[in-house]
Amino acid sequence: MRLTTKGRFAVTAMMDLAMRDKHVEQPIPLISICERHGISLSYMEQLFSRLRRGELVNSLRGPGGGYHLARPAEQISVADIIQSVDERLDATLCGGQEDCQDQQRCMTHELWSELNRKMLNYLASVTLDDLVQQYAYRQGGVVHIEEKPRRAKVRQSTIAAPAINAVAKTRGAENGKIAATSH
Amino acid sequence: MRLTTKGRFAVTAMMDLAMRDKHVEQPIPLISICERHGISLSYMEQLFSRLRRGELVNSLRGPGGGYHLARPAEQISVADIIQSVDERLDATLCGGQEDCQDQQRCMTHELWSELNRKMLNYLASVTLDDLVQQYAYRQGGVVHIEEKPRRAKVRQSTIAAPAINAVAKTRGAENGKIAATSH
DNA sequence: CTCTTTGTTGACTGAAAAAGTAGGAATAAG
DNA sequence: CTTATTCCTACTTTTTCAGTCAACAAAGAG
Repeated sequence: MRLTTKGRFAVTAMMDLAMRDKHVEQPIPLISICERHGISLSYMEQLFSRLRRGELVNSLRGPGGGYHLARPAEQISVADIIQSVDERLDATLCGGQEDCQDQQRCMTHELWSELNRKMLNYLASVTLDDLVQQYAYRQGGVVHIEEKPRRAKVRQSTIAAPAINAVAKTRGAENGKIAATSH
Repeated sequence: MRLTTKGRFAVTAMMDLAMRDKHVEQPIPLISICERHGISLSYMEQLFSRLRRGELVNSLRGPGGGYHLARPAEQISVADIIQSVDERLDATLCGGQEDCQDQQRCMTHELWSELNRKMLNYLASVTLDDLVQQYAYRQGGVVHIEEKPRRAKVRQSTIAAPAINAVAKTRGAENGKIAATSH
């Protein structure tokens, strides 16, 4: 099983998306997610590219574009996310299921595939919505995410000061080591 | 969680040891295990060095030396083995338990530590003896491992032809890519 | 139509970890 | 003394991960 930071970032980003998707009807642009979590845009783009191919999010290009969850957060499991992003979620260590006839080598095959099954089961049992609710609960029940005003059709009264920026805005370049991304 | 080939080799080797430990009172030399599984001796030595430090095996040097299980196979879990050999069995991805106050980063902390706990639970619930029995069952109930005669105090009638060799005997060198060790 | 914002893609790079190798020292049997 | 074995540590190679870059495509704003 490869459980890398990719998976973690992806889940975190999807939680972010889920929380904001509720309150806003516009798509959420990646850059806003990156800013909030200190992850590089380029990197996030890669992850979302896979999430889109995995049909977990929908995208919309152009100004005012961004990402939406492709289905309700209750119908997206953590396993879905990790599998999209981190291709092989597989603890068997012997290349999937097949060609393990050679007994000597695969004395432990059952063990690993069973472990894999259990891990997957667990991750499949946790939905994005569960995570969001759990998080909200720990935050004292209130999670309000401030939005920066964005130009769009629905332009309300221009209140709400920019939430978090102070971070580089240039495309890709030098957002450098803001805070040692791997803490 | 790092579930690497090290872990797999270690478990396999320990199974081997467990199966033979029953029938023979002499220690089992590493080289015989390596030959049977096509793993390099040097590499195996490293693994057993850790297993010994983890107090899962006892060793005896010199001619006639080798390894024994330090306790009965029913009292050695797979988790024990993997943790000895593959130091951090940890899926949290954020360096253990501490310093995760920063909410932004650890929205998913609970998730990973719970997953970790579940994996560990499972691996701790499987003993070496379970594996051996399961394996024996699949083999049709009979697992007889032939021993090469070894010089030692207890030298019985010199029967039993060499079991599996035909494999390079030279130290470390060119056991090369016998069968692509990672299949 | 042109500019800007956003997503899409694939190739590239540096660093770190894992896998595996090598050689020598200690130890004990015979 | 010789040999079979564990023990130790340093080294090399290979693979994977994380992250960057650059060029491109779509779509809205003006």
